[in-house]
Amino acid sequence: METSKRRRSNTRARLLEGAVEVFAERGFHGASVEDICERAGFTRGAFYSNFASKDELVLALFQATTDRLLEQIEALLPELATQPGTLLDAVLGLLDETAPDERQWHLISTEFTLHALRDPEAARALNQQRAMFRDSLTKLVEQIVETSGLTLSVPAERFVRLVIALHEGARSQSLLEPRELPPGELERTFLPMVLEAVSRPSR
Amino acid sequence: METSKRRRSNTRARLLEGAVEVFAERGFHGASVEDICERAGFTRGAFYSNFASKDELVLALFQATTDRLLEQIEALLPELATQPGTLLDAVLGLLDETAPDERQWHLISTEFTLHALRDPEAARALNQQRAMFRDSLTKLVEQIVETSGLTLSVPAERFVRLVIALHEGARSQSLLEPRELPPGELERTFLPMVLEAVSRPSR
DNA sequence: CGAGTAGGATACAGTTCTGTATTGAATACA
DNA sequence: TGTATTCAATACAGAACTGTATCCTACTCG
Repeated sequence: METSKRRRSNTRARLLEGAVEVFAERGFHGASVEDICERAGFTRGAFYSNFASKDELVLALFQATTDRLLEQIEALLPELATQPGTLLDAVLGLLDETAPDERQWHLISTEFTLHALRDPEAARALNQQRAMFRDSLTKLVEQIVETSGLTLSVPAERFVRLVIALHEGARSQSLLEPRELPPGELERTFLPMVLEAVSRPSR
Repeated sequence: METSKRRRSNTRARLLEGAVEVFAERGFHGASVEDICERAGFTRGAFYSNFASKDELVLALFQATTDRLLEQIEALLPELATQPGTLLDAVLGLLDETAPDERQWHLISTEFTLHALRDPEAARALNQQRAMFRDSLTKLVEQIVETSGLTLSVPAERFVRLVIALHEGARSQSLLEPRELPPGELERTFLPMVLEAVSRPSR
């Protein structure tokens, strides 16, 4: 009875992994249930025994991703906050380390964003995740700024939104034209200027 | 014989319009040929008499959009370059005026970007379009900068890439959470700082 | 005004996908 | 050891979609 639960959750996990790959290759709509099962080494029997529909799998996948992301952040935050590096290293480090496979992550998350822009339900879920992520980053920024005896002339949250927007826009460009724009270049070129402009020594 | 050509190109146009709407609503993959025809007020007969497949329509749609974009830019550039406003007003003005329906444009162009990230052929087409757009913006920036007797400490092209990346990233956030982040706020908050940081009076 | 043609509608065949119902095999448990 | 249960495979029915072939209608042009 114990192995059976483990078995079940194992096939769920494999199906989710397979779904990530296939979604990245063909998109949510373009990926058939059969594609996903084949990739995971099962037939549709396994799928429908674990999920009611592809939509439900998408939801489960998003939830699993969110959970994993939260874990990662909680593991990373303490060391990033206390380590010697600069604020930007910490922030960009968190952004990068939570997205190990840049390309696949970008594809999946863009796909889900698009989905959310069409479906209010998905939008709520996504916005919650993004808010959580942003809050973590904001806390990190506030902490480091304070530690280094500075004050920001804009809310830390706005600064974090800027970093995220720039990071996502730049990543899109880098993935489309890796030769023209190496990953991280825009961020490393311009963010220091912004940071310089918004931070003053706190009196 | 003249009306027949006009008729043909008219139904093509209506099919393309319909496709834009349906693609925005359901995505490239999610939109069936029938959906598109229905939206345009035709049946599939009309479709296959004008396009060989949905892929070909996507291509034609992209091409038509590119052409229209080019026209718009050529119409807008002269006045933006000579008008009194600031550099940022001009740049952001061009970005906005070429995308009248923010939401629909964002959906379609994200959809096509995603498509390009998976298909090298589409990537080439998209990169050409983006390069053309970027070049126009770069020229505009260089011209205005020079007119106002300034010099940039980074290549204008890099600055334009920054603006585009930020604009796209910010738009995504604004569309997801219109209440939290009004459109244009990030750009108006941070771009002036960057511009201040990279521009010096030219000796 | 009448034959020819072009554009679009309709009918049809083939494929792919989804979801359910049934079956088979492995494990749990008495 | 035998029975029950659970999970995944297989078989099947139905829906949706695509693409082609044919038909109909409205112009065109002699």
